[in-house]
Parts: sequence; structure tokens; C-alpha cells
Amino acid sequence: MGAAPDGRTSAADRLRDDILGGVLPPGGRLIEVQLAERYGVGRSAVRAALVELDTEGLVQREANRGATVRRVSVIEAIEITEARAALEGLVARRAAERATDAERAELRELIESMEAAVESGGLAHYSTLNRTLHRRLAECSRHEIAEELIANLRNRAAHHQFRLATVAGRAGESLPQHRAIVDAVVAGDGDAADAAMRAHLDSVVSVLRHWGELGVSV
Amino acid sequence: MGAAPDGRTSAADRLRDDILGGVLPPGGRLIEVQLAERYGVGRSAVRAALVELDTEGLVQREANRGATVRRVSVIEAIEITEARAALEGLVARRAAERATDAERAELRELIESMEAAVESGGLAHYSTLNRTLHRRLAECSRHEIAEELIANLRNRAAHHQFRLATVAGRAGESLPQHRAIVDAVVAGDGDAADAAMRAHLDSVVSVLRHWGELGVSV
DNA sequence: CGCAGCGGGAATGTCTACGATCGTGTCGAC
DNA sequence: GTCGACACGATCGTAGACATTCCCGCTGCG
Repeated sequence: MGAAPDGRTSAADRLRDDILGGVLPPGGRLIEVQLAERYGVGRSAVRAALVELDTEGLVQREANRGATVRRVSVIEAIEITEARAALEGLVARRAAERATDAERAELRELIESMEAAVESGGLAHYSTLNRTLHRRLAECSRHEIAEELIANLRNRAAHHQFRLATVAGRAGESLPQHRAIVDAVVAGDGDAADAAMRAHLDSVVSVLRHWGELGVSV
Repeated sequence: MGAAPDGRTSAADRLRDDILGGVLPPGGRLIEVQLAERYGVGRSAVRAALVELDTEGLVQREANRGATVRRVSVIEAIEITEARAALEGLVARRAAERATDAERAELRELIESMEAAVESGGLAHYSTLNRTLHRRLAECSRHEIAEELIANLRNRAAHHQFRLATVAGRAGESLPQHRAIVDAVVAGDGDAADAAMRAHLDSVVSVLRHWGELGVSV
């Protein structure tokens, strides 16, 4: 995809996609003129996008020194995941209380797809389904504020999440955790859903903490 | 007219202060030229501030239609407080685990000041100490991500929080809750601190929900 | 050989002007 | 009297030009 410059989507969205997609690597400098040319817009639009993504935590701006793609350390990734645990516990609880029958059925199907993906060794597909599951749970909760915050946190740690998905045996470990979450939500047990979601993300924190001790570089 | 233009603080900070301080009322239109003149800066700086506060959730921008001070409904205020409950529970737990002796002493002093404020009927002062306590707890936790998110959520619902503080008898109800939080933190009991903080904010949610049912206007 | 001062170049910060878009008031027809 | 079309005014969106700041390499001196 070569990129026919599409004037529809805003510069901020395109820049966000490029950062999350890894096109612009962490620590990479973001020069306004270059981005303006790249997206076929003026510097003003790029500046606005930079300000927006700065407050979102995706880029870092220093006065008179320019912007860079924010580098998130393992320590920060741990904090982000801990915050997610608190918020996603809340939305899991709400999803258990408020999801419609159709939504519960969809969640069950999602889990089955994830099981199939693990058996067939489709790691990339599993990772996609993983993100979908978390997103759908947030939507089922009808909790807009939490949903928005979670989406932001997920974006911030996207790089680490991606690395995590590629770890051997990780899917086998997280699948039963996801099943526990969905089971609780489908059963309408808010307490269990909250606990299961926290347990899941706590296990992610454990892996990250292990990386931190090993001094794994980003 | 008034206002010696102070070039030091950024336009975004001054605009944020004016919104939080109630100088610019919810729903009020934010015209770029007017703000530029008010703060003695160019329209560019105002635009950047508007974009920033938009992603922070304090202002609402519509394409080609201008910006307004975001009106947050009671429903949103409830969601915000629920999210705060999840995140502040986390920081309270961390504060209990990580606070230094000096910090624990300071928290104790804060509670004593709050008790004195309630006895002397200093509602405004109590409200200030309230904010300070929550802020200090977040700082003690050394959890930058959660601290940042909480600060943002608190700003978003600032208007409702302010109204809450003026409710008769509210201080008498929340003071023991605050004391329970501080006691748990000082004692180093993370579980209790988490539970106490959630109980406190759940009680705030109850009041807001009551307002919602009464159809209280902002 | 090391370091302080200095100048070139690049990128950001700000301002101003122009074009696009929307809300509103007016006028005319039915 | 009411409704719709038109035109005007106001405001946002974008682009470009100018001023400012900072980094880095160079030069000259100790």
C-alpha cells in the first residue's frame, strides 16, 4: 500500500497510525516540515496533531527542541498495565452486569476463535483477537470514560504489548485467563469478572517485571 | 481592561485555570480571537491550547463551529468518579506500601487540619484540603501514570466536585471516610487503603446518582 | 592537545493573510 | 402570516513568511 494521500482522515489520525504501526520508531524525531510534506498538509495541521498526540502520551515535545516518538520504558509499561488492570476490572464488572444476550454470545464466539487460533498456531491472529476481546468488553460496559482511558493506555504501551504477543507459550498462558473473564461476564458475575480481569493483567505485569529485571531493551 | 498580560505561563495553563475557576462557564463559547486578546498571545497559541484542552476533555471542539467549555452531565460525572475510584484505589494501595515516614506524618497532619476545618465550619478550606489530600496520596504512590490520569479526571468533574463540597453535611460524611483512608495508608495496609478509597468515592457516586434522579441541572 | 568562544544552519515559535464554512438576518413569494 | 432562498457577517482552517532559539562544528588561544 503505497499510500495514496487521503485528505479525508486528519493528520493526527494518520500520525497516530504511523506511530502505532511502528513506521515511526520510538525515539525517532518528528520534524514538522517532513511530516507536513509526508501527509500533504501544512505545518499548522502537523503542529496541532503533535500537540494532540503529546497530551495523549504518544509523542514527547520539548520547548524549542522538537518532538519525538515517546519511548516508554518497561517501568512505564508496568504502570500502564497496572492502571489498565484497575480500569479494565471496572469495565469487566460492568460488562457482566450490562451486556446484552447478543453481546454475550459474541464474546463466547470470540473465545472459541482464540482457542482455534492457539491450536493452529496463529499467533498474529490470536493477538488481533486479543485486542478485539478487550475492546468489545469495554464497549459492552457502556462506560465511555473508562473505555476512552483504556484505549489511550493500550496505545501507549502498544509496542510492549506487541512484543509480549510474540513470546513463546504466552498464548497458552493467557488463553485460560481470557476464558475465565468471558465465562464470568457471560454468567453475569461482576465480582468474578473483575477478579479474572485483574488476574489476567497482573500476569502481564509479572512478565513485564521479569523483563525489567533482565534489562530487556525496547 | 484588566489583565496585565503575563507572558510567563502558557496560554493552555491560563485557559485551564479560567475554566476550572469558573471564569468561563460550562457551555460558554471560546472564540479564538477573544482569547488571544485576553491572554495577550496570537491565535496560534490559543489554537494549540484549545487542541490540548480538547484531548484533555475540558473543551469541546466542532469542525468549523468553534469551541465551547465542555458541559459534563451528571451521568458523565458518575462515570468519571467511578474511574477515579478504580485508579485512586490503586494509588492508595501503593501509597500504603511506599510512602515515607515523613509523608505519612504529613498525611496525618492533613487529616487533623481537615477535622479542624469541619469544626470551625470552613467549608471552602475543607474543600481545598480535600483536593490536597487526594493529590498528596497520588504523589506518595510514585505511580506517575495513575497520578496523571487521576488529575485529568478530577479536572473534568471539577464543577460537580465543587457543588458537592457545598452540600450541607457532606463534610461530616466524608471526613471519617478520609480518616479511614489515611489510617490505612499510615498503617501500611494496602488492602484496607484500597477498600477505604473505593468506599469513599462510591459514596460520592451515590450522591451524584441521587442528583441524577432528581434531575439536578448543572 | 584541550577548551572556550563564535558563527552557520536547521528547526521551532509566532504572526499575519487568505480561503472555506457555518449561523443568521433579510427579503420575497405563496 | 409563514416558509424558503439568498446574502451577509463572523469564525474557523490552512498556508506561508518572519523572528527566535538551539545545536554543532569551527576556529583560535592557552
